[in-house]
This record gives sequence, C-alpha cells and structure tokens, in this order.
Amino acid sequence: MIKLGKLTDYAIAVMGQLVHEAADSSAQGEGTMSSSAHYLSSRTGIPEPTIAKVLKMLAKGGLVVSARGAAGGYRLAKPAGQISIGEIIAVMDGPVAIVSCVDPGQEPCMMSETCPTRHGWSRVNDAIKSALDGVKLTEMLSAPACGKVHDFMKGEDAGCA
Amino acid sequence: MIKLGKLTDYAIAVMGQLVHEAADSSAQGEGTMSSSAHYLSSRTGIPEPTIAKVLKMLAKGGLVVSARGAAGGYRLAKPAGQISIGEIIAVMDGPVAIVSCVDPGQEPCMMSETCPTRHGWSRVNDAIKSALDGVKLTEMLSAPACGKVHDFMKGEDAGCA
DNA sequence: ATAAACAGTACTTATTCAGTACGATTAGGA
DNA sequence: TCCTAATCGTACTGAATAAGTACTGTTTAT
Repeated sequence: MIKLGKLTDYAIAVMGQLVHEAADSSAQGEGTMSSSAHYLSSRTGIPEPTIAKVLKMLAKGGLVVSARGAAGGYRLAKPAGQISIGEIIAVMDGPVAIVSCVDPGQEPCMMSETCPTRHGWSRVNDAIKSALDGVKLTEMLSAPACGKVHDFMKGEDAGCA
Repeated sequence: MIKLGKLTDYAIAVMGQLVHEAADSSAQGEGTMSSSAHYLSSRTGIPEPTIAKVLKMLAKGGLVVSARGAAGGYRLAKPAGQISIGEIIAVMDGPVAIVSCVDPGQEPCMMSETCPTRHGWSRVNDAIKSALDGVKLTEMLSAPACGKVHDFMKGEDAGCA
C-alpha cells in the first residue's frame, strides 16, 4: 500500500527527538552530548527494545553515531538540515524500489516478452525518490501547514487549503 | 520497502494489454470490443484466477468496464492517455498513505504528544501522489528511455545516462 | 571492579498478501 | 427452452514478510 514500515516511522520520530536534544545541548555549549536508548524511549513512548533496534539500524546506516560504555548513547551524525526523509527511509527499508517483479539474481520479469509495461518504471521511481529526498528532517518538525495531518489515509487527502 | 504489491504490478500489465487491444479494435472500427480474462491471461502470462481477481478490482474501481454473459469481457473505461499510474495504484492498493501510525477510527498516533514528527507528512505524501499521477499509462508503454529498466532494486538506480 | 550502555544475532509471533476455490448471476446461441 | 461462456462475489488457505523480544558479548566511565 505504498506505506512505510513501523520501524521507519519510529526512526523518523527518534531522529526528530535527537534534533531537539542536539539543539538543547548546543544551547548549553555541549554539541556532542549523547542520548541513551533508554532516555529516547521515555521521550518518544516507543518501547525500549524496539527503539534500540531502530537506533542500531540508523547507526549502521551512518545517520547517527554511537558512543559505547557508561554514559554512552547516540547523536546525529550530521546537521538536521542535511538529513532528508529519503535517507532515513533508505536506511530502514532499503532503497526505494517500486516494482515487485524484479529480484536481484533472478530473471528480470516472468513475462518479459509479453508484458507491455517493461518501460517507464524508472521515471516513476526517480520521481518518488526525489520527492522523498526533497523533504529535510528539519522541515518535518516545523511545518504546521495546517491542522490536519496524519489524515491522508482516510480516503481523500486532507486538503490543507 | 516502498514497493507495490504483485497484484498492482499485474494490474498495470493488464491495463497495458487492454490499451493494445483497444488500439487494435478501434483500427478495425469497433471501439467497444471486450477482452475476456482468459484471453488476457494467455497474452500476459498471468494465471487466469489471479488475473480475474485483478480485473474485478479494476472494474470495481471504475478503471475498466465489464460485460457479462457469453462473449463478455473487459475494456478500458476511458482513453489510455487519461489514466495515470496513480489511479491504478489507488484502486489496487488503496490511497497513497505513507504513515503507519494512523488508522481510521483509532487514535491518531500512539505518541501524539511527544512524537516530534506530527507535522510535515502531508507534503511528503502529496509529493509522491503527484509523482504517480504525473505518469500516464501511455507513457509507461512507450518509453524506452534506456535499455536498463527494472533495475532500480539493485541498490543504485540504473543511471539511464 | 562494577555498572551502564551499545553490538550482534537469533528466535517467536503476528500480520498481511497472494493465490485458489466455490457458488451465483448474466447473456448469447443452438 | 436449454446450454454454454463469461463475469460477480465471497470466503478460505498457505506463504512471505515484518515486528517485537530475548540473550550474549563488548566497551567505557566511575
């Protein structure tokens, strides 16, 4: 249904929280403060085991850096303005790939002869990709365009007009 | 993983086949000829029970019209140039909805208080939606932009350069 | 040395999707 | 009128995928 996995949703929430933490700590002059998984869990409401998994994936993807040991934790790997939604999705869900009849190492398409839609997929995919890359994390946090968000699942998309 | 369901992929293949059929029949002056599920199955390689299911969904969504009884079948509800990929996806997979923490009738988000990403989703969703609506069915069929299609799953998107 | 915190892996469970089967309805032709 | 070909609708089953959990190991500040 063209939807993100829950983990991806969590990831964006966590990243958003880290943006706040970074802003707070830099206001106090300590730009390198880390937040623990436990702390982030309490702030976001996401269960700790799950958020730990998300953070590990983000760290592996290079979006956050981790500090081990006591007083360790996570922080953003780069300024929030340079992180796009597309990056986060790519780390959590893999690269954007619309079509299902492709599978690396397998035959390209089970009906490559007769299927009349062999062409044109890449432009669709690229359009989505650039749409996701065009939205930065900072924009997600401060964009009260209209009061109705999280409503586009209910059939018509919330007008925002 | 931001991918379409197989049925959606089938649907686009079937619609593409119907475009060809419509073109052929109109060339013979019979613009209202219908193609049966059995015939479309043989042309696309998609198993007949499955393609029948797809066609039923498309008919329900108003993208194809059906004729019952002997010599019945399906045909496009409107010219191929007026049908967008977004429409087909909407019919098969429901409206484009990125976020998972929404569920009609339920509470909007389990962490609506602390979650810092309440805002900004609609612009992401709209961007994807317009990207999908911008590609018409006719463009999918005749767009040999480069030889490499169906390859954007393999990590980097096929350059097409 | 101890406790706190991340790293990695493996497992279990739940949800969703694809595919199939069956009976009902409709319309054309012998 | 009867038979056949085709869609319509629903329901069921199996499989693939994702989510969540648990456990063990490694690191580091106190």
